[in-house]
Amino acid sequence: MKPSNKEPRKLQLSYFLNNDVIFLAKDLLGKVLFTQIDGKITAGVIVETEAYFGVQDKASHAYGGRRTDRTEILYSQGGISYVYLCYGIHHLFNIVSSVEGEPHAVLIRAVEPLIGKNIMELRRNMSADKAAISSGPGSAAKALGIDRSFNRKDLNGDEIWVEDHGLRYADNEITAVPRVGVAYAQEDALLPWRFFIKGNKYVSKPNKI
DNA sequence: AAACGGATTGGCT
DNA sequence: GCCAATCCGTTTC
Repeated sequence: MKPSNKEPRKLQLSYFLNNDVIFLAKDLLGKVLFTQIDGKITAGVIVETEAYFGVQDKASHAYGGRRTDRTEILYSQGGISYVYLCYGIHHLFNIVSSVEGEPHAVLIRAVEPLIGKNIMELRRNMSADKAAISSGPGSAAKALGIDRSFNRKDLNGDEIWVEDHGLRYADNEITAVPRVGVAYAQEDALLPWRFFIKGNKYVSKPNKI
């Protein structure tokens, strides 16, 4: 990753309205995800994502136009969060994208600790130098203090938001591979919609090339 | 009303 | 490498 002298810029609503969730999943690599909880700010560079392509994606919770109390939020206008509990233990954080009625989302699978590392270390009870602190969707969310109370949050508020710090990656610095844990999605399980930054130690283990 | 199972993790063998 | 942990939305009886 290359440093940049650009001023950090909070991503605005228009960014999240993009209807190309594959592009967004890739473009979010290098963006910085912030949370503020009781005045404590933590942030991490997004280094791994997965795209979930709405009604036509068998791996998506909204596949086939499925609407339940849980998935309803996916149909909202982009720019809000979708957090759900997985395996009864882990909170998985997604960025809802596209326009109202199109249930696209990007799962944040790993971040590299950037700000408030000491707070993340307390939340995870391990050193920020250990990759496991924020590697994998459940760990990344926990390091940032994201739980179910973060569901349906506006991503342009003061509790959770995303900034562009000018980090840019060339195509050859990004790997695209099939998504993790979606074998049930049949042919859609093979789509290369998981993106990560090559060589970054905070990228989660499964399928690492 | 009851049973099922998951976009995972970490501890133990 | 294997497998238990642990909740609740969703499906099924």
